[in-house]
Amino acid sequence: MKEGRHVTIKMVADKAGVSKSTVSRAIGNYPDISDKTKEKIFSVMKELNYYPSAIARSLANRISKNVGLVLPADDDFFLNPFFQESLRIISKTASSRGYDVLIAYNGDNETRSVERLVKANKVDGVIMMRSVVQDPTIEYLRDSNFPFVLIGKSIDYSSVHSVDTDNVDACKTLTKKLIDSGCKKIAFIGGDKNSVVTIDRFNGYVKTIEENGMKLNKDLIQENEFSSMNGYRSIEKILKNDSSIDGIVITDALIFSGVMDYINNHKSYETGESSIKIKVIGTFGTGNFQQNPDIEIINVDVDSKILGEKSCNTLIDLLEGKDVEMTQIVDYKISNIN
Amino acid sequence: MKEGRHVTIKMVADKAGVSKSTVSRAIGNYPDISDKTKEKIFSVMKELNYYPSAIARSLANRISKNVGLVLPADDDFFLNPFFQESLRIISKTASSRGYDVLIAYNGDNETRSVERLVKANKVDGVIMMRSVVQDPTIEYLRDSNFPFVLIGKSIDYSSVHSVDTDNVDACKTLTKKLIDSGCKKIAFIGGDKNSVVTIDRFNGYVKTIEENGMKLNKDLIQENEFSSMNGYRSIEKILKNDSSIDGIVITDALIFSGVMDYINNHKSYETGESSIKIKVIGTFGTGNFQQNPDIEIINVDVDSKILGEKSCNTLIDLLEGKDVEMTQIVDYKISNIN
DNA sequence: CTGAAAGCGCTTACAG
DNA sequence: CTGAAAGCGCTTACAG
Repeated sequence: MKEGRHVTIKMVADKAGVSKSTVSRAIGNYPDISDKTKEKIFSVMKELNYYPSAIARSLANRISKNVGLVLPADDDFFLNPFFQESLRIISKTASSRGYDVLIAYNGDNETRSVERLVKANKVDGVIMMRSVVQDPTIEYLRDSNFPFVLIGKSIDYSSVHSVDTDNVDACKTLTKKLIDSGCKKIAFIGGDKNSVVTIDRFNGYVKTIEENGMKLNKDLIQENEFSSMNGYRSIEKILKNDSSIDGIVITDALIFSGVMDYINNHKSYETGESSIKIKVIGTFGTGNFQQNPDIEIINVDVDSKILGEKSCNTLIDLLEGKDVEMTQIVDYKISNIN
Repeated sequence: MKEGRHVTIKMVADKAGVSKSTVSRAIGNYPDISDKTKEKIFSVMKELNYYPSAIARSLANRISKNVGLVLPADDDFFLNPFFQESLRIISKTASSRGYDVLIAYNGDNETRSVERLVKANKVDGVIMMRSVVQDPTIEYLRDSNFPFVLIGKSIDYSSVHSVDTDNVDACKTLTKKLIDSGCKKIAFIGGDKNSVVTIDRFNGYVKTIEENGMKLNKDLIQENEFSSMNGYRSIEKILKNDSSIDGIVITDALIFSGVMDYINNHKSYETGESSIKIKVIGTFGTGNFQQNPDIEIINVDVDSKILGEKSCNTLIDLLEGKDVEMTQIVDYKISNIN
């Protein structure tokens, strides 16, 4: 299938009249080589269209120049703009530093896919996107002392390299904004309640509600999964419990989109009237620019690009033996959308 | 960083009292091994927690057990649900057949990222998602005789393995449905006009319009990029040219979402009235379930899962020397959404 | 049914 | 500044 014959370092060496060692050193850009032979070698490499085999190199060096990207197994995750932006930037960053990205999944309570990659030496390190409480993959990686960095926070383990937004603080600030805007009854709709992100944001919400002398009401709180369907159903339930809410805090772009769908669909098209009294929605990411002139939208932008870029650079720094901080916090931005 | 010492085939052999060859054969599940030694070897492997090095294996076999997934470089692509679903299923399929997925990009007129993967022997074959006219990556892959399969159609080259929906036919059927629903003036909003998908769908639209004695009107046609912003702006432009259109054909979920945003935002919230007279929208994927009681939505479902799965299986079949068809067409489904 | 040996294509002490 | 040799961890004819 492939070209008849792969050109190897030996062929380059022969043609250039030097040894394999010398060619290897030329490629590796070692200092102690005469410019003359170096030039000769490079010209032969070009002529022969030579490319070192990454595989052979890996075996000799015991490094693969691959990083594994571990994705959550739930389908919804892939619909999240956060994932998309991160994947792209991680891939770019890795590539700029000479690494490639290999995909792996983090199934429910199963680490096999990651374990296979690690044990088979297919990756040098791993980036994990989103973790749950007592994440088995984290436990496995930590126990086998394998280099990895987590996008997000590890609740259970302290000695984990991580890049995260301060989600508790972000959600406190966000909730406070709703209160400052005059909201008296603020609902909360979150994703998977085992997800660390959801937990942090929920805590921020709770603290702010309590600190401001409002009472926490279970009927106004929904936590399910990271999907627009969840948003749609959650807001429906909440409104059934109490139609007088005037604000909502939402933890995720997909959920937000489901909530907006619900609201837009439940306005009378005849009269333009709506029984929905929501004045302000605070959310983490909107996904697209759905609007509604009656509702103020406050968005927390967690900067998935910086998170992705930092996680990747941190991992590679780690692999290259550089000093890295254990925990890095990336700023968030809050802004009004309409 | 890693565990003190990696366990190798040699250590297993020694402990089991056999040679490396025999261990290798046991792993490879060769027939000619006595059950006794096989058992012995497996128990030692378990005991030592041995895992063969994929790297060493690759070097010996000259295969990497990796497939490259080549993604378009434009950011918008990543927001497309089609991409997300495909990535997931491709990854699953590859994994079930013992392969891993490596990400690569197909930059504007540049094949470097793919070329590097191929030349460095990091992948055995490549899956390309979406191609443009005279795609340089396709040319490179074909010229170097490297195994690959294209999701989509190759306009320029016939001897390319591909898995595709019949987009011309699908868009003909779709457009005809709008006509049957009574539409008299049907606009068209498409993505990048160099993209083969867009071209095919546009052709389907054009043919149907002409076959039904309607006249093609440039003012009603917009082709730009695969983004919701494009949808928003395109519908705005078209309506400015002619506010009497009563149907639209849209080639992409993101574009659709932008169009719906526009329509929902340009209805008077006071009176519920709208100057927009669109009765039916035909689209390829909706992304989410945005609705509008005034508008009938007809969706073509291109089944990205089957496309992803087939492309991956075809590639691996190819790598394993099985017979595969050059072109495979996957059925689409048309259904009314509301 | 099993082992010794050569080979996959690199890198890297070691010696000069 | 350069080369010969050993090694990375496997596989696979070849011989028995």
